[in-house]
Amino acid sequence: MSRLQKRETLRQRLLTIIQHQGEGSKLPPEREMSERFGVARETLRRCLEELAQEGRLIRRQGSGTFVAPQTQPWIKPFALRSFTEDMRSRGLVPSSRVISVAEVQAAAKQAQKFKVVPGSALIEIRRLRLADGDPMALETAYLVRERLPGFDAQRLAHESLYEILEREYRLKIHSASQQIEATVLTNEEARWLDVAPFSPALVVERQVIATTGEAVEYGKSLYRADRYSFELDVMRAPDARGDGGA
Amino acid sequence: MSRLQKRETLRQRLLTIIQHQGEGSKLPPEREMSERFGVARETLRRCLEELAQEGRLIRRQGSGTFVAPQTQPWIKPFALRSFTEDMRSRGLVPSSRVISVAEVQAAAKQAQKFKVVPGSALIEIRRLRLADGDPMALETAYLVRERLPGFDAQRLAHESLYEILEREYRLKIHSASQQIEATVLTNEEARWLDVAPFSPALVVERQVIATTGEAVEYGKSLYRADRYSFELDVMRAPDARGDGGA
DNA sequence: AAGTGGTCTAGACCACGGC
DNA sequence: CCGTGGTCTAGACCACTTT
Repeated sequence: MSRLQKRETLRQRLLTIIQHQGEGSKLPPEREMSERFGVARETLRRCLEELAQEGRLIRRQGSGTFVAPQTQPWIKPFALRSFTEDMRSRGLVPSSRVISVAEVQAAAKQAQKFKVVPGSALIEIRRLRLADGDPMALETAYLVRERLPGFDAQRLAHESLYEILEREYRLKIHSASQQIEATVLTNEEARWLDVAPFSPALVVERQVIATTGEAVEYGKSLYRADRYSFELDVMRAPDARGDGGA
Repeated sequence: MSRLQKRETLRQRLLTIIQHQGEGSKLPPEREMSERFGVARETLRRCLEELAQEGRLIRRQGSGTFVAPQTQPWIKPFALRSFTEDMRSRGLVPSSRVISVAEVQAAAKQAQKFKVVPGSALIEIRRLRLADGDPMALETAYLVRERLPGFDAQRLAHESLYEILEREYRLKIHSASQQIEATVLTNEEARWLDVAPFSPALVVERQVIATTGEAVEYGKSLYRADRYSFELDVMRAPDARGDGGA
């Protein structure tokens, strides 16, 4: 009913004001706005608090309510990117070198992840991934053979796996679970990545899920610690299980 | 000291009730509780809403307010957590050992991050963070002195920084930018973490933003690679910049 | 001191769920 | 129907910031 409508319409009017006024500009006092909008101050305040929580407004006691600068505090939600997309977004030119392509049988653990019967054929692809021509990551990926008829792994030297999957196999990628660890490189890994043995590296294990719910890819990447870092913005979400045991 | 916030004491009383009653049990009606606690119904409601938001209570219009079952669905949208909250969510018992507390002057880079003038007083806190009694991370945190009058860093040995900031300083944490890297530990770092020198570690640099837009904390943590990994689920980016406008 | 947001109050009415 | 939580109100007073 128009009861719930009240805060909703109020929110829209406030958003209009926010967009209309410039960043950093001051809003009228609460008491003035509440009167102008024909609404109780508490009702207005609920809206203002909500907008502040979303990062659109900044409220300062004793000072006023201001339109938040849209520049920094705005969150760029962390998105799933392929290596190719990741490097491009960093302004680097990605390329790949296929180290090996093999057909392997799914071990129990892998079969479980892909939801196939153990022993099913998997494509194992090892690639050295370069940025601006220099080694950046060493990657091992597993795909389910039967889901990708006629797949030519050699194309991965110059094309993005996700793009091929999405464009040619109509597999729409939904999400991924990633696990990020640190490690030191073995001699062989270090050679590929052109760094000293025992150099640090980021390990990213990734399981990619299609919109169908199927596991599309399982991969493990070793990133050179001196060239790569993960950046991620996260919102505060109070699902914290902390009773101040004091 | 100023009069304690009613909501704070009220929250504690409600938490006691929640812990005392079993999961799924029903709380008394709002009107009854507000009278019993000598507080207005709206005040009580704010607390109840907060606890519901945190997942401790379930509120059903027309039916009642219930203690939430602690067995939660295992979907974990990645959220900003303090070390304390992080460890608890992993089923470990967090503790801390304060290594040093110092007052330092903000260097140019730090001053810029905190948006204060260079040379402003910062609190530097180094802590060894333990899980189930074993070293897990080595953390250095910086806070702006003038924004936290009367702050006692020693309390951090047993309390969560974020909880203190949110409860007592009314600093509502909005989000954080994190950068994750890999490194190998120096001799001193390795000693604190009780691992061999040159062991791998995850480096997490974190800048925490309040709803006011201010930088609240800047911290750098070294996590033992053999005990800690970052897990995050990410959606495939549809690349939509959705302004709530409509 | 004036002005602003922050908290709290007592009470009204609305919307939903169950009896 | 009654009891529950959900929304809204008008006003009081508090705490902080600025003048």
